[in-house]
Formats: sequence, structure tokens, C-alpha cells
Amino acid sequence: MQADQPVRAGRAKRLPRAVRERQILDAAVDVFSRLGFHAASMDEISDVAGISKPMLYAYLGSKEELFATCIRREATRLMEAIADGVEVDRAADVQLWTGLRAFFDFVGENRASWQVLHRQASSQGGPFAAELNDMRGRAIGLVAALLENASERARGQEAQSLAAALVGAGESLADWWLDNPEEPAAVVAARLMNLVWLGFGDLVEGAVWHPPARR
Amino acid sequence: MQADQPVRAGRAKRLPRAVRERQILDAAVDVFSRLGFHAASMDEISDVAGISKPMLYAYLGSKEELFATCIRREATRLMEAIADGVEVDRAADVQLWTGLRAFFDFVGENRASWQVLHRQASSQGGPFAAELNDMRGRAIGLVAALLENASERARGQEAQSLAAALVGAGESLADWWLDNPEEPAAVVAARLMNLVWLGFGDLVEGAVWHPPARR
DNA sequence: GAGTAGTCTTACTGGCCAGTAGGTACTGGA
DNA sequence: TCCAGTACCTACTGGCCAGTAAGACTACTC
Repeated sequence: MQADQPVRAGRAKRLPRAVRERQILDAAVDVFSRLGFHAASMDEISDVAGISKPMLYAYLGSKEELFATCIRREATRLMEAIADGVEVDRAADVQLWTGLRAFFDFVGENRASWQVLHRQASSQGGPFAAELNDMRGRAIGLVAALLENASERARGQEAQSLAAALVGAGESLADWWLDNPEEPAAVVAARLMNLVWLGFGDLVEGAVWHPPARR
Repeated sequence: MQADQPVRAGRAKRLPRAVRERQILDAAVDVFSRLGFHAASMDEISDVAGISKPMLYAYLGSKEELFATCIRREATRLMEAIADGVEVDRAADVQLWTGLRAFFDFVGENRASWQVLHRQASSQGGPFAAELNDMRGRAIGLVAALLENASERARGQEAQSLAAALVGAGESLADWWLDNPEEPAAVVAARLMNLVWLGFGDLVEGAVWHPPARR
């Protein structure tokens, strides 16, 4: 019987360190996104990356360091994608819209990254969640600033919590979209835009919804 | 040196099975919420519950079964709390409002439950996420039905995705609230209600937000 | 006070996996 | 052609933890 699995045939080709590191990080994001931090093993990651375990440790350090590096890299990519997408110097609604578009485009094109960021990182306690919360906080702050600019009524806590809700709606809708991927990113983004903007638009005009007396 | 830790002093008091099972589930929810599924050990859970490990296995089965049982119990509690809270036979906005109130009240009073449901369960692949998605799906379906009733324009995919966004906004805002707990549940709930209802209210009246031509 | 059913324990096994020791091959310069 | 440096490897160790074997204690019944 011949070898039917093309498992790492012996020694891997020599490559400069920078290239290998990128390969390893790609593999790590893939594995972490599929299995989660704990269930992912360094053996599997090195396997997917096409190298041996000691290389992993030599280049990226411990499992925790590796994971943190993944998070930082993917978070940075996401935030940069959004920053590049937002058209500043335009009306608030356009800024929000372009930001949403950039966000959904990124998620559509980088599902694994999104999995690692949204699911895995936040569910591990400790420094990871902190790292992630930091990025999330920056996103919320960005949206909050936008809201504060657009309306006098949204200030401080008010703006922060509305922004948190909005960012959460985006995250959740992105998840839903991954399970129902038949629609293009633009359609999904537009739907969220309709929901939140027209809602917030009314707030801007001073409308307030009053809870009725309890029965 | 005397024993300074009141660790399980020898044999635990005999208790009927139903009571023990409840204690164990309480302990399990606590530990899972703090550490996550993988990092939580059966030793720690049995310790917190005040019994020995074999009891755990005798009563609740394997670690996975125990976790699934926790999820099912907490999901059921949450859904029942919401169902009890919603005032049916009233206008759509009142139904939504009462549902939101019930949801935020539950989260405020059962933080550990919420942690297990929202963070831990969804980040473990396999049967857990399925179980959780099931409940989540029911919540989304409920909201979607409400939206469909209220408007002709929201149908099928449209309603489903809007509902997903709304539920996600609620989840996210609940998380934010846990980190900023100075405000009462009602205030936070009202804020979300303003955001989403007035937004959706415009959709009902036929308003549509058009994305501008890209630059 | 002997039987029995259910509660509870100590003390172990076996597997998985993070991390390492101690090498071998390749490449490029002197 | 030798050397230095870097890329890369196989093969192991040690700890943690899910799950279990084997039995001990209690309470209730007749």
C-alpha cells in the first residue's frame, strides 16, 4: 500500500523567516477559528502550516503568545479595512454607511478572521478578551463620536450605549449572514443601515418613544 | 498549624438526588461562566458543589452532557422569563418593549447564566452551539413574527435578518451593561427601544434610506 | 439487626498536549 | 572547501484532567 495521505513529505523547503511567520499565522487563524483556543493543538497548527512544532515555538513563542498575535493581526486588519472604507468629510449617515459596507465586505472575505475575533477571543478570559475588548472599544468609540457629532441629544453614556448596541447589531447580523450567505454584503449592510439610521434619524428630530404605564 | 481552609470537611451531608442535582448545576453554571468550557475542570465543579467527582458523573454524566444540561436549563429559564414578561394582545411596540424589559431584568439578575449562554455556549462548536442556536433561533423567530405582523414590508428574509440584528443589538447591549452596571435595567432597555423602534417605525411608514453613489 | 437501596468517598489510569533536548540539512560567504 | 548561521527535524517528558474501579457509610424497612 502506498502512502495515500500527502502528509508533510519529510523536510519542508527552506524559506525566509518573515514568509514562514506569515504562513504560520495564516494556519493558526484557520485552526483557531475552527476549533477554538483550547481545542486547537500546536501539533495541528504546525501541521497545517507545513512545518514542525519546534519551528512554531522558535518563531511565535508559546500558544498564548501565538493566539494573542493572531488576534492583534486580525483586529488590526479589520480596523484598517474600516478606516480605509469610511468616507470622512461627508454627512454622518454617509460615514456610517461606508463604515458598515467596509465592515461587511471584510467579514465576507475573511470569515476565519471574523470567527477568531468575534467568537474565540471574547470567550477566553484573561489578556485575550482584554485585547479584543480594546479593539471593540475603539470601534464603539468611533461610532459614538459619529453619533455625538450628529446629534445634541446623544452624549456620553447615551452615545456610548447606543454605539454598543449598534456595533452589537452589526456583529450579530454578520453572524447571521455567515449562516445565510446567499445575499451580497451590500444588501445586508443596507438593511442594517435602514434599521438603525432611520431609527436614529427620528431621535435626531426629537422624537421619543414613551413606555406605557405597566398593566 | 490548623486547617485554615474550610474545604469540604470530609463527607458531605446526605441529600436527596433532586436537591444535589440542582446544587451541582448551580455550581457548574458558576464555574463554566467564569472559566469557559475547556478551562473548567470537573474537579473544580465538584469542589464548588461540595461533593466528589464520581457523584458528578453518576448524576449528570460526562462533562459534555453536564454542559449541555446547563445550557438547556438556563436557556429555558431565559425564554420563560421573556415569555412571562411579554404582554400579548397589545400593540406591537408594547409587546417588544415588555419583551426587552423582561430580557434585561433577567440578565441583570442572572449574570452567570447570561455569560454561559452568550459567550461560552456559542464559542464551543458542535452540539452546544446547535442547542444555543436553537434557542437563539426561537427568539429571532419570535421577534420576526412580531415585525411581520406590524408591517407588510418586512417579510421572510427581510424580517429574519432585521430580527437577527435586533436580537444581536440586545445581546451586545446586555454585555455593555454588565461592564457599566450603574444604570437600571429599565433605562438601558428604553434606550434600545428608542433606537430600534423609532427606526423600524419609519420603515413601517414607507421611508427608505438610499445609499448615495460611491465616490 | 439483617437486608437493600441509594448516597458518597478515596485513589487510581490513560490519553492528550504544551513545551524541549539534541540533533540534521541547507545556504552563502571567505 | 571550510565555517557560520539559520532553517528545520525526530523523539521525548511531564503535567493536567476526564473518567472509573472498588468499596464505605447511612437510612429505611420488615
